[in-house]
Amino acid sequence: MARKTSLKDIANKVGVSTSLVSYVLNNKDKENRVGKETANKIRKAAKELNYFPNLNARSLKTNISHTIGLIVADISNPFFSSLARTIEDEAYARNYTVIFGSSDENNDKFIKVLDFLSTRQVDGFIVASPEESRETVLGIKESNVPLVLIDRYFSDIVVNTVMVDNFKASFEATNHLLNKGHKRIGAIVYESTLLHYQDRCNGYLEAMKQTGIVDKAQFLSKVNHQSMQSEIKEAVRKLIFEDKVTAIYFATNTIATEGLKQIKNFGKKIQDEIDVLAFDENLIFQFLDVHIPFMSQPIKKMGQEAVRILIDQIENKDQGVINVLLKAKLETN
Amino acid sequence: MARKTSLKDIANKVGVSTSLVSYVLNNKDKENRVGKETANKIRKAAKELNYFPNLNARSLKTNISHTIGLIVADISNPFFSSLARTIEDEAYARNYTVIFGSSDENNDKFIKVLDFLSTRQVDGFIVASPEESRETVLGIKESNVPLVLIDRYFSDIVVNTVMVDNFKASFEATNHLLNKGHKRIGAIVYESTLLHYQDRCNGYLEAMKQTGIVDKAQFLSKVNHQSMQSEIKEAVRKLIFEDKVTAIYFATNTIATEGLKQIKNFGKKIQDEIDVLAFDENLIFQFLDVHIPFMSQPIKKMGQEAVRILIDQIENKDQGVINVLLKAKLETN
DNA sequence: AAATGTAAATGAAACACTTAAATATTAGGC
DNA sequence: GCCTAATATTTAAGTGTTTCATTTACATTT
Repeated sequence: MARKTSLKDIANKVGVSTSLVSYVLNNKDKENRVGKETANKIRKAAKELNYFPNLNARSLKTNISHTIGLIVADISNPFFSSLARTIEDEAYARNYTVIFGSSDENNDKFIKVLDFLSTRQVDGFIVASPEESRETVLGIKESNVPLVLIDRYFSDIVVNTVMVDNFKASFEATNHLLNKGHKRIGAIVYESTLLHYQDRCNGYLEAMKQTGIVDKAQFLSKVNHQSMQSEIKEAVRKLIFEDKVTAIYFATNTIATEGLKQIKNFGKKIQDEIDVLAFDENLIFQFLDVHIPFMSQPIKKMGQEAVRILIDQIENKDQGVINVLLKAKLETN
Repeated sequence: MARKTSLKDIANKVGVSTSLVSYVLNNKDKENRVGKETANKIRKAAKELNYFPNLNARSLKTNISHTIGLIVADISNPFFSSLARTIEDEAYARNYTVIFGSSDENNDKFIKVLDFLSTRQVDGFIVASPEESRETVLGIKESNVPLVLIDRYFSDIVVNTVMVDNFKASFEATNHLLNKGHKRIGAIVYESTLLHYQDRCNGYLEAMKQTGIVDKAQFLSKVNHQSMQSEIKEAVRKLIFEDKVTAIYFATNTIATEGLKQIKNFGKKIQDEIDVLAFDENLIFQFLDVHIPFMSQPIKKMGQEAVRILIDQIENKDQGVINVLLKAKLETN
């Protein structure tokens, strides 16, 4: 692999010192009153030799790597890969690269990825923190590396966050079903210590409570992520045949997919017999004969805000903690 | 942001030179006969000071960044995000990080991303090259940076590739339909200069030709990526109502999604009235009352092979060009 | 006691770049 | 011609690591 051209090569070719070359190629030739002639010669030589700066060397000196670390649960999950895409676009536009890692919703793996990326001298992290990661996140915070939590948060850790108002979204979702006249509304959520999932749960409960129709916990099924398929099947069965609900609220994308499948399996007509509402869009909806209403997350906005906050923080340290709370929007078609 | 501990800090604390610290922490203490005592003290101090090596500095010296650049069409596309995930896992296991970028199927953007990542001193590239990128790929090749093309290739560029045998897959897919007794089989493929898409097209044509039943081009519809939706609608209409096909082969994931939707829209029963076969799996299949057979791509294997070849090449330059051709597998359930 | 051998540790240069401070080169005014 | 001021360029130090060449300290052999 032929050695890349360095500042020195250009300096040699033009017959000046590397400093001049550095000034010119960083467009600081005016402030440092580099001769116009020389500047032109340098630019020309740089082009001829096909020069690309070595960011490692620069970063070593300046302590800025222009790289941000993105850690999500699983980059192959559509929600996170969409998020990754908007983060990529936004970061590139600001001249930052993105290195990513997946935590698999597991704190040990999370720590491993974190160390891995730290070693790469990332300037900051955008993180969807996994279960059981409270201490780890606290650790990042204390290390003073710029950090933005995205999608997930901890109520007792004061740190930048970009979130959707999950409580409100669920509250509105449930109310939408109530307004349609449903009284027995079931919900299926994840059993989880992650607050954003709990918020979705509570939004539903609060809406139900306000109606006063029903004992608040009765129609709520919590399912385990690991054994999702079987548990959702059971949950749907119970809601339909024992609780006799007329509508079900699915608190996540994956739950919705599986839940809808099960409603069909049990021979019930979606919407006609069992009305539904889902959190998050899903390709699958296109395939049903009915329109599935859902709470749409502003993924693009989330990514953009996260990058904006992070880079602002990286570049001028004095911002203070920012918490962005975005609204999910009910899409009924 | 507190300065990270460096070799020097450890050296100072223990009272030795940085060289020793470097030897010990790189586990080269035996070859360089560092005293056992000292080695222990160094390791202890490193732990206490929470030392992480600065890979930028190392990379500056060694010219190895332990970073690979991944460029795909769009990281938010499920096929590519799955690929990214297996590449991430494999790279991490080998102690490499992954930086990614999306080309949006556009050569100019591709070049931009490439330059961006070059500047970051990546050790090599894994690339799903976009349309019109022949010259660009040739350029990478000539720069002698290790490179593996994945999913796409150029017949006249000799370079490492990891591919699925698209021709064979399509050939088998079509034959499967023929063996079921279908004589009038339509196909919908992308209009594209990308060879892997053309291979899928040709596999279908070859199978049809061998039957001798039919003029080879008659039931083939090429659709444009940009205006996919409307063109697929028209293609499905024509195949069903004019060509009176009894089966359709969808050459990609996205085409299948849209195609199946249209078959339903036209009031035809999938499988009973119009038999189908798709390239690539699709979440949507779970939602139809029938099982959709499809050609399954070995995504995990692809990612693993690509990383293996790339890193082997990075680490000992003398491998020669490797072309891996993997088989897609017919899944009929 | 001097010479030799070996184990253990150090020093210094190099990697590519940035940047403040120092120095060199000009032009213009007297 | 000399001085000053403006303009142009270089020097040098520093960033964290690696690695080769060298030095030191000490034990063993003659």
